[in-house]
Amino acid sequence: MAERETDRSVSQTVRAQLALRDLVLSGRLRPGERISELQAVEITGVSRTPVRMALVRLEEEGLLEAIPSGGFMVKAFSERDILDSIELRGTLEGLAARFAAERGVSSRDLEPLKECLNEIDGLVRQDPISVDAFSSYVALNARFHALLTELSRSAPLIRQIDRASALPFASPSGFVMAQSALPEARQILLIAQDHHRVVVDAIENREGARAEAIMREHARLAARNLRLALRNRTHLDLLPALALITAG
Amino acid sequence: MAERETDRSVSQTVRAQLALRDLVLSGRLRPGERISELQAVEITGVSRTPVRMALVRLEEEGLLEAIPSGGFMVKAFSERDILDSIELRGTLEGLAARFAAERGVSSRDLEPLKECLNEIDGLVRQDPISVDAFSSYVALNARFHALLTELSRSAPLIRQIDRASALPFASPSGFVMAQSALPEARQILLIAQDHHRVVVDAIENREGARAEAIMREHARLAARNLRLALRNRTHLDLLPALALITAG
DNA sequence: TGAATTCCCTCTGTATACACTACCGTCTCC
DNA sequence: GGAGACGGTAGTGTATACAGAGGGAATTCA
Repeated sequence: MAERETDRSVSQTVRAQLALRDLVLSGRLRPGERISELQAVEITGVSRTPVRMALVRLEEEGLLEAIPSGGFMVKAFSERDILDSIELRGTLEGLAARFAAERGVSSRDLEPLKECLNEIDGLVRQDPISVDAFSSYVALNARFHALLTELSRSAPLIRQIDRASALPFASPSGFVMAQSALPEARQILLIAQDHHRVVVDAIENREGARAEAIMREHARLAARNLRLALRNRTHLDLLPALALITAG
Repeated sequence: MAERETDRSVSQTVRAQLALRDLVLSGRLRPGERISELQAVEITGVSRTPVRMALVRLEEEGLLEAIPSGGFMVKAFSERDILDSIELRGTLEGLAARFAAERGVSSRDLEPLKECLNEIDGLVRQDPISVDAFSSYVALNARFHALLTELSRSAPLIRQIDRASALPFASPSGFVMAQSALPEARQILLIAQDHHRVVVDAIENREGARAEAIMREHARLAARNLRLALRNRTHLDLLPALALITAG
């Protein structure tokens, strides 16, 4: 906790939310463990009111679970839950791609996507991909997915995708860093990038079904990464959120 | 407001949430209109703390929108938003049906669904369907959809479907009552019920793609109802939530 | 010795007071 | 007459006090 005097422009509620989210994702709190308001007050340094606010938001975000008798506990996820969350995200992104394809997208709107693609191409060109390049990829990948989602021009859908991606292990970039430790790393990235190209092509040609299908399959790469990472049992420290996984 | 002394077993927060939700859905507040905390305090009779809590929850629910400078306003929806929300719900229910089909469901789990189907059959048998029968249908239909969703046995998916159905016009029963005023009423109900039968059949035979497709199409009946109701411009009072629609 | 009951303590739910910010209206000056 | 600045007024963000409920531990009785 280096920043004691954290920027006053951000509300106490947001500060508490960030601090508590980190706390949960870092795994310092066990799944199922109650997170009391007073405890949270001590940790965050803000008073109970914004802490309560933050807890409610984290519950909606899916990281916490309400205890029937009151208060909140850290939510536990099974491996199945995570795989389902990925499939869910893929389904929603597939819908977004289909909307974009069916409704038509101007070439002006497609430009930023294509720029994104080119930048990613530059990254995956190196053969052993550096860790830095992986970090850049994560950012660019997140950007690509955000842009694609917006192409649907559907506020309700964008909202739902954002919520589905809020869980770190369900987000499009959730398991990319885990790949960096895998021998198959580059291969997977190349496939992912091909998916990106295909979906843009499909949208351009107004092939809704194709755009939808490819985005669904694209999400399944994340599931594949997760399974590989879990099997190899290596570099799991790159995936702090996995502390939330329980047997199941 | 007949119930001044509303049941003490329910928290003030929930009471405020219900009261404010009613207020918004009734259309007494215009879309875009700010809903101040003090105003909400007067209306609900509880203090600011639970009111704030309720406002946050209603925002997550999708009925309110945060104002950047603070506070909340009533959210506005375009007709397109509503149609998209319906398609979205259908997509998610389709995924649930596919999960159920692919993963297999015991005949014991299917039984309550089939009971539901039989009860609905009893209702749609009458030729001019009474308004009471429509009400019963709404309840049974909601039950069927809830049971079907649970067949997916996927907590993340169930959660997401619940959220997607929270918007009244996106819920499976959102536009059923609107039908009751339409001449095509019975026909539409018969088709809907056929969808119900088909999806159960598909799940039983583990036909994932078929189960998914039929649920998507099933949701589109709601879109059709909406369009019919809007075109006929009749009995819109059966759809109070439409007060939230703005031109668009 | 085991089970049940009671008491206490901790925690949440709620109310309210205080401070600060943003917005709106008015007044003044150019 | 218009534009900018100043002041007032809501209205939210935050802190904190109080009350009530739930859970756990210890004690007592069978």
